[in-house]
Amino acid sequence: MSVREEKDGKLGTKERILETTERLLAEHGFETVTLRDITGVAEVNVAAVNYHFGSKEKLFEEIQCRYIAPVNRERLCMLESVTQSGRVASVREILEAFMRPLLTVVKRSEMSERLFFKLMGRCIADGPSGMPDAMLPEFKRVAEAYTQALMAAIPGMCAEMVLWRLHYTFGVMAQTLLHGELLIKLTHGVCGEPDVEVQFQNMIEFCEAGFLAEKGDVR
Amino acid sequence: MSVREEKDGKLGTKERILETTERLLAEHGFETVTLRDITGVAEVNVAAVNYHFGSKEKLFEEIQCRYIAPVNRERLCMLESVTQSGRVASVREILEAFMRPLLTVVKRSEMSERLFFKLMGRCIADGPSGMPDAMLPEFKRVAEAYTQALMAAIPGMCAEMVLWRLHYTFGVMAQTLLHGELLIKLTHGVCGEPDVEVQFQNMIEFCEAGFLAEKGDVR
DNA sequence: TTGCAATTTAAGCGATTGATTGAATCATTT
DNA sequence: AAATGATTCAATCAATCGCTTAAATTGCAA
Repeated sequence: MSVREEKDGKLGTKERILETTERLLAEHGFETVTLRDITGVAEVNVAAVNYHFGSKEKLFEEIQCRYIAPVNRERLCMLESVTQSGRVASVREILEAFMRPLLTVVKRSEMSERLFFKLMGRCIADGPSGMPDAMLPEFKRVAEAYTQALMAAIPGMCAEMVLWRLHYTFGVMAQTLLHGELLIKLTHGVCGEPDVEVQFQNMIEFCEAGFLAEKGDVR
Repeated sequence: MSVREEKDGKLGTKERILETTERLLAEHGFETVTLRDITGVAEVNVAAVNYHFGSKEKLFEEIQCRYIAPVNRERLCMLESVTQSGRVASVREILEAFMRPLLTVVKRSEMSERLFFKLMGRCIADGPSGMPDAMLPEFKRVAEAYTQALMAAIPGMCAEMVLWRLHYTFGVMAQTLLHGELLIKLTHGVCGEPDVEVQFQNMIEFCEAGFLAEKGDVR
């Protein structure tokens, strides 16, 4: 075998770099992690990164694509399944289709929920500007598909308002993915232990109500 | 005068550093801006930063305190005025008291709304961990006061849920302050030009509805 | 003007950054 | 075993980081 993969229980250099980088990026963010942080923890030579990935930037982009792409694909898939044959989906169904892929993909991966959520939170919070160019088209497709579905779900609401409220939904997600851990510690024991599924339902309930809010007077 | 201030139209070194740093931090974030980025734009010697502020870190903290502190003070003040003599404020009043200080403070300052919002957005998104230690107590006071007020405003809702929804509200704010500019360009002309006051009302409406949402079944 | 403190300056410090090199090592095939 | 390509290694590169130093300059008071 030309590609070295788990001989004994030990992973190859490339895989070890990927795993370590995912973890460090999730915990410390894209700006502060250095090549030597990675190679130090992964117990790998510095040159290995450039050998296997071309550059630090390419390594980071590979990690982003590795997880965002499947999430977005799943989002489009789930949205289609609730809007099949022209059916008008409910706001809740649409939000569910938007958020659940995060749970689906993380369970398929080997990363812990905690790290995966933080990593995704950072990607969302960084916005389109921090995204690899290769991902922008699909991201745009997702945004447009969901905007269209939400406009159909909420008759009388103009496109601009839908976009803003979808924007707010991104904010709710980013904040929860990034800092949810902190709040879990803070509220620990107040009303019982927090469950990931419950957390997602909470987010969906909040955003659903927000989407359905009547627009008040604009003085 | 021992402190040099606007001789001719030109500001002193210290003020020039502050203004430049505010701008660069708002535009590029706390992690990527270097001392030489600042001193280069401000046309100031590198040593001037350490002379006037002690260190890069202290300079950054001074800027954070300069704007967050007055916002939090205003938040506590406005919350008191709507809960005077034990009155139970409405969710909308509370959210108004929480968000409007951003507008009040920016108008009092000399920074442009655009830069101020981005800077505040970064502070919120970074969370308590990115905050100067000196600010944590007041931040905690604000969070507790608003949690208490919101619990009184929504009878039957437990503390944990209020905290989570306040958390979501932070996310809505951070996302809008940070990336609102981007969305304004994107939606430009769809439903007319966006107004800052209207944007705030939109956020408040979304979050108000989210707070008042009934908690559904937890399977 | 002289004197002193406040400020600004150029130069450079050690440390760290991402990236590269050529040689050594490993795995696989012949 | 010998040859070959893939991989890893120590060493080093130029660039940049935050910060410091000592000298030059400035501002204000005596």
